[in-house]
Amino acid sequence: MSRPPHAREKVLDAFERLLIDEGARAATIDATARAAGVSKGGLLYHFGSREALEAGVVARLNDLVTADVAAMSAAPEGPVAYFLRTSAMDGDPLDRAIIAVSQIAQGGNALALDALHTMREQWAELLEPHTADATALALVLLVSDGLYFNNAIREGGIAGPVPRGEAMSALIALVETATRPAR
Amino acid sequence: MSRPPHAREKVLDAFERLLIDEGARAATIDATARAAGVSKGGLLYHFGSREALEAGVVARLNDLVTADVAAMSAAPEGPVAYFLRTSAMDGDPLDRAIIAVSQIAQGGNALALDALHTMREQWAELLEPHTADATALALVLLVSDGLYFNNAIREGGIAGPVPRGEAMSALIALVETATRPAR
DNA sequence: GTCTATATACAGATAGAC
DNA sequence: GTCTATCTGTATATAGAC
Repeated sequence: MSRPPHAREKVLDAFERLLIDEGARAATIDATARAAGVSKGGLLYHFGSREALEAGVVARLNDLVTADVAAMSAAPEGPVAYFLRTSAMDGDPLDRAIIAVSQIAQGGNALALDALHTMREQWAELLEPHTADATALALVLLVSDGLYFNNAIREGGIAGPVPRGEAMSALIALVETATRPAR
Repeated sequence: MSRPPHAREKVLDAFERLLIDEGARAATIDATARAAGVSKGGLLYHFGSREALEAGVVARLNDLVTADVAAMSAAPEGPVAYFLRTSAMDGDPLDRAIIAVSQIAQGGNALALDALHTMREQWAELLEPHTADATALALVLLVSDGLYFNNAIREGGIAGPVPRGEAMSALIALVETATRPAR
């Protein structure tokens, strides 16, 4: 991965942005090439098919998840707080990748489905010792999913009640109180 | 609305199913007509364009939301428990409509975005007196969103940790304990 | 009210020049 | 490594028969 080709990343960025901001139907190879500032032929040199393009976004997600899991393990505030806070980070590369891959998964791509599944398993495994029981763990994961879902449909001016700043800290405190292990 | 035409409903059912099970890209007019067992021309008699078809699904959601809000107000178990329990009802007409309209909204349809926004506002208004504060209300809404999100990407065998039966009752109890008003 | 046939545009993908 | 040109299939939409 030394000296990664510039165009490849530009194309993945553009594809991701189209998936997030304009939906799966708008994220065509044609539109992606235009948005990335390359020709269709140029794009297809790097990604020989739509499937390869989707696989590229999924691979990028997998890398980001690996880094995220490591960061979550090491977070001073604890995994639960870190997990919830970073679920609402609008514009964060990981969050963007998750939304993009969710769109791809809804189209039936097995790689994308599997990546999301594995990501969730890694999170659950890491959070499990920090929650009181299975119900508490489910609560934490569902709140995180809710934050993603709201991010995903926020486009066009719809402001879901995604908590920011103080409101986010209060939500984290509430969830931690409700889910913390007895000890 | 006396004696509603059969084909119209069949077409909306098929369009919804395609959006949910195969994603926005697969839900074309052609595929919808085939799935509904009518010809493309027949479909386009009832819905003159893709936009009209989308508007039909959105209108159906609006009707279901009106009925749901009424049922939630009257639920013996209380609005919060009713709200969470019905968020995970796989195959429920309302849940299906929400997922379908979310897909449409992601494509940028303003009507769909507005319908989801209004739905959320009605829920928030109804739940507000039954939650301790804004943070507690946000928690309830986010858990519900999480349940929907998991339903939406469950396809293809991915089983998110969507609680059912006993697990669902335990989750409701946990959320209610954490969010119930002081009095 | 539902059909077939067709017009027009755009999708994904390939070939080959530069 | 990136481009233009082009092939083939499919999308949306219209026209007009039944």
